[in-house]
Amino acid sequence: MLPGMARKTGSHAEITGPKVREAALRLFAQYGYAAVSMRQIAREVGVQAGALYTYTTDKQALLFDLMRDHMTEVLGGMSVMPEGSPGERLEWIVRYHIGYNLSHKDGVFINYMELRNLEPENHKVISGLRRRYEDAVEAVLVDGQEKGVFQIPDTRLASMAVIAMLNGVNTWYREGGRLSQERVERIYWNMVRRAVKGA
Amino acid sequence: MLPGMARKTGSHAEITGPKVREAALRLFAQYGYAAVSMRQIAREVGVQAGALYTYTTDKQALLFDLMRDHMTEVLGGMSVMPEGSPGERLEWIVRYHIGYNLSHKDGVFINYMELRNLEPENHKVISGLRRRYEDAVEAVLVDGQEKGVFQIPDTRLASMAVIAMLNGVNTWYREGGRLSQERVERIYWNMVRRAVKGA
DNA sequence: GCATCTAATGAACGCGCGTTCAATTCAAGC
DNA sequence: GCTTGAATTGAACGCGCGTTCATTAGATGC
Repeated sequence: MLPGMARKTGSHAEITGPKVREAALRLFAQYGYAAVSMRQIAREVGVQAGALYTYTTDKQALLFDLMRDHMTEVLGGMSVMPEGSPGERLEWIVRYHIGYNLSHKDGVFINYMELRNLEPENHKVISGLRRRYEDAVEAVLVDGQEKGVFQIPDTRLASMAVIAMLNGVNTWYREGGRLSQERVERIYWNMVRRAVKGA
Repeated sequence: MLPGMARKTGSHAEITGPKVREAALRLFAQYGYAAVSMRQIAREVGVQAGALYTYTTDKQALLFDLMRDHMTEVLGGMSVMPEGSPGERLEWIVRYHIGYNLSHKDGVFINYMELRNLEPENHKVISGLRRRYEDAVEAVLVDGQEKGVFQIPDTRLASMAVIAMLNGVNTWYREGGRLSQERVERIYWNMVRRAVKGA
């Protein structure tokens, strides 16, 4: 049976399939793909290692599926960005990016860290999706630059800088900590806004 | 013999010791600590796996030494920051950070990615060193805030944002590419400068 | 040129890896 | 209650892992 395939009847696959993905996501994020064994994932799910191969062809496919689905979801969310001025759209991106990252920490972390563990073909696919995200951010900067509301010497560099800055939030933000998510979003947006605008 | 210990005579250790570190640094950066075997490192150096244990007590110590020495060097460089206004010091940090990162890509990468592969005691040490770096950056922001030249709602968040943004340069910068290092430093400094100053 | 001593070898240890597969379990459909 | 077929088991495969250690090689100091 193919992974993720749903059946009409109440089979084990309906329950175990997602469980495998969830366990792999959590363990890969915590210990790293290379350091996690199929037996560890199986133990987490509550089955023997062999049973995992009902839901994935191999360990590499498990990683790739998690990364691809993550990027697809990220891009899907990005595509519903409301119309508006470049400034409004950039603010939306800042808040969307932070919100998504904080609510999908494991997925974000894996997509960050495990690129190098993808086989060449898979690596190309994920890099391509990531590139599309970067392009979407840059498109807003380019628009703002052309309309004269942003002053950016290099839109590509600025896109990468903004994305890197926003990704950083996952390294230090703790829920229930000193700063609420709303406040974090507001502060980051202020920094980004000033960084792309002329003084 | 202890690793890194120098001898008066021209022993093999003088040559092989650093070679082991260099090979480990390169391989850990490229494939990740967990994915690299002691035999791989040995092959790179041109010895048998057993010989590595003349220079390191075990694989974990090899990683830890690389990470600790990296952070020590980073902090050492930071400590020679010239006096000056908060703005001047922040600019110096931006340029130092970018320059160091681009000339020590492997070390930076490992310190970024391999924290989770450190045993608890080692993890504490490296986290502590990293924390000192973050504190040094924040100290400049605090100074500028107190002097009224920066407008920063939260100096801790701003420190992390700046560091994350600067770290990002390693993910896309390629020597001989579209932008020179000097130009990259200037653009980043402009973005940071505007991000911390009032509009 | 012999004694000393360290670097390096290479075999060995037990272990866990990813993956396969025949056998078994077990719910569903009739 | 029997048949069907998918889900799961559990043993097995060959392999490479980190590390140890008796042994050898080879330069150093006298």
